[in-house]
This record gives sequence, C-alpha cells and structure tokens, in this order.
Amino acid sequence: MRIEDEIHQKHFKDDYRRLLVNLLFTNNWVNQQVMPFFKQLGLTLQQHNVLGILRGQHPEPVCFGDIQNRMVDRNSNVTRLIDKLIEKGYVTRDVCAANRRMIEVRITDKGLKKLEQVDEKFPDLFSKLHNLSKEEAVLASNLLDKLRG
Amino acid sequence: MRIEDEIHQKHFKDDYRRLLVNLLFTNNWVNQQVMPFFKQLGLTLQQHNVLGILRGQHPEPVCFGDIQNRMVDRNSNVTRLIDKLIEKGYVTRDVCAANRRMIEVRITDKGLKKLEQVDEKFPDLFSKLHNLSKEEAVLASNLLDKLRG
DNA sequence: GCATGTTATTTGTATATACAAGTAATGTAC
DNA sequence: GTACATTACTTGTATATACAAATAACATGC
Repeated sequence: MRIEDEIHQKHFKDDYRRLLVNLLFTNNWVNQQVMPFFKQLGLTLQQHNVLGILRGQHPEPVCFGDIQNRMVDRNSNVTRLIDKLIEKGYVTRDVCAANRRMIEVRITDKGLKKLEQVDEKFPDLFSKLHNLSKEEAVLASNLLDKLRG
Repeated sequence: MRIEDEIHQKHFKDDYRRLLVNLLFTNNWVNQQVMPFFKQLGLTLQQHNVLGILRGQHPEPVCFGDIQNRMVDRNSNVTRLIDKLIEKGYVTRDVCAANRRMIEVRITDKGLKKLEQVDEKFPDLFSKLHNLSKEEAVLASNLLDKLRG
C-alpha cells in the first residue's frame, strides 16, 4: 500500500520527504511485526540481540562496550539489559580479572536453548517480509546502506 | 556503509534477515537525524506530525480519531500529545457540538508560525538523505511500500 | 608515587511508549 | 424509553528510552 494511502495524504512535496515519512512509517510497521514475535518468546528485540552477540563469541565472554558496538540499537542501556537477562538466567556477568573496569558477559546453556527456540520460530517472522522477492530484498538493503552513507 | 560493518557481523544467513536488521538499524539512524532537528525547534516528531495534519485542514478542525489515522506513528497517545501542544499554545481543543464524544482540534496562529519556522529549516534535515539520488529515493520508497504489502 | 585524564560501567531522572481498563456520549433494538 | 452495544476519548501503570551525571579502575606524565 502506497504511503500516501496509509496516512491519507494526497502527495508529498518531493521524493526525499516521501522517503523520510516512508522510513518512519515502515519502522512502525516492522516493530509491530517484530515485537509480538519476541514477546511470545519472553524476550525483547534488544535482549535477543544481546544473546545473539554472546552466542557468536561463546564460550568466550564479551564486554559491555563490545556488546554496545555490535547492537542494532546503539541506544540501549547495556547495564540494565544484562540485569534483565541475568534475572532470566540467560547470561552470567563477572568482573574481568585483567581490567577490573570491564565486565565479562557469557551466555548460559539456558540462554543457548532459548536462542534455539527462537531460531525454530524465525521462519514465521521472516515470512512477513516475503512481499519482496529475494532480489528486491537485496536491492532494498543496499539502498538503505547507501542512504546512511 | 554496509550493515555487516556497522554491527561487526561477518554475514547474514539470508537476504531477508539482512533486510530486517538493516531496517531496524536504519530506523535508529533516521531517528538520530530527525530527533535533534525537531528538538532544537522545541517540538517532537509526533507533535510536528500533528501540527502538519491540522494545517492541512485549517481552518477546519480535526478530531482525535482522524488525527490518529493520519499519523505516521499510530501508537502515539493523541490525548497526551494534544495536551502538550495546548500547553505550548499551538492548538485549541473544543467539544464537538454535533457529537459531544468528539473533540475538535484546531491549529492556532502561533502553531502555524512554528510550522513555518520548521519549513525554513527543512532543507537541513532532508539534506541528510542526499546520499541517494532522486531516482534511488523513489525506488527505495516504492520498495518499502511493497514490503508492507 | 601522585595528580590528572581517560575509559568502562552505573545510576538518576524526566519523558515516552505499550497496553489495558475506564468513562461518557451516542446508536440500536425492542 | 430503557437495556445493551459501540464509539471516542481518557486514564493508569509498568516498562523503556534519552541523556546527563557519577563512580571506579586504569594509564600517563612528571
């Protein structure tokens, strides 16, 4: 559905304005696909993102700064995110012996199992993007890369 | 910059996963362009969106439901948004005589002036999207439309 | 080895968001 | 004209976010 119809606006002054509004509107659409998906699994998008980063290094630990740099949403408060994941038993935290300012975070077996459970369901989530062909998905992704410069 | 480099991830399992992450990452990028722009003008993105909708109908009023349907972010709480805009003197609200459940919202002269002030600065904001050519902007926008179905 | 700056994480706080429940006016069936 | 449902907006609340300030460990120059 054209963005003009979505927000009941006849036309945009120029193509860049249309793109900006479309990006903002599409983000909300994406969030509404993604949020319930993770919610039913007892995670938030950011919590899942952290677990994925930790699995990538497992069994090595990852420190807060590195987690932050690899996160899709850089604004997340890593301290409080990790607190939540510890509560749920999905990660552990230890002070780094070599540099006691740093915190080593590791994913637990329980966390790994939770990720596997998410993986099994992932096709349900990605199917929501199948209005685009594979080629269009690649094209869209590359345009977003270029947009950000 | 490729999304792989942005989040320090070597590769994605498939093109749809890459697109989803790219959409989420790009949204944060867009927000970081947009939020400070409106903040310096004493507005939030949603408040500006409402003022724009009201200007479109000015001097006719718009009721809450119509505002919500035309907003880019449908999750906004219109009641509390309007409260803020009244505080700032940019809109008025009156109970609709014909149907006393409805609220008629109108933009004030002060609100119109604020919008003009935003309009003057808009080129600064849109210039941030100029990594894409006009043709690419149209293409990207159309792909987003198609993505949502 | 002490002062000063830098890095890594934590905490505080004001505002925003998501989501559910509440209220009040209107419409509809009988 | 009186129940009952629906519409339109409001309120409450728990959680999340943005942003600034604080703390604590380490690094550097002297």
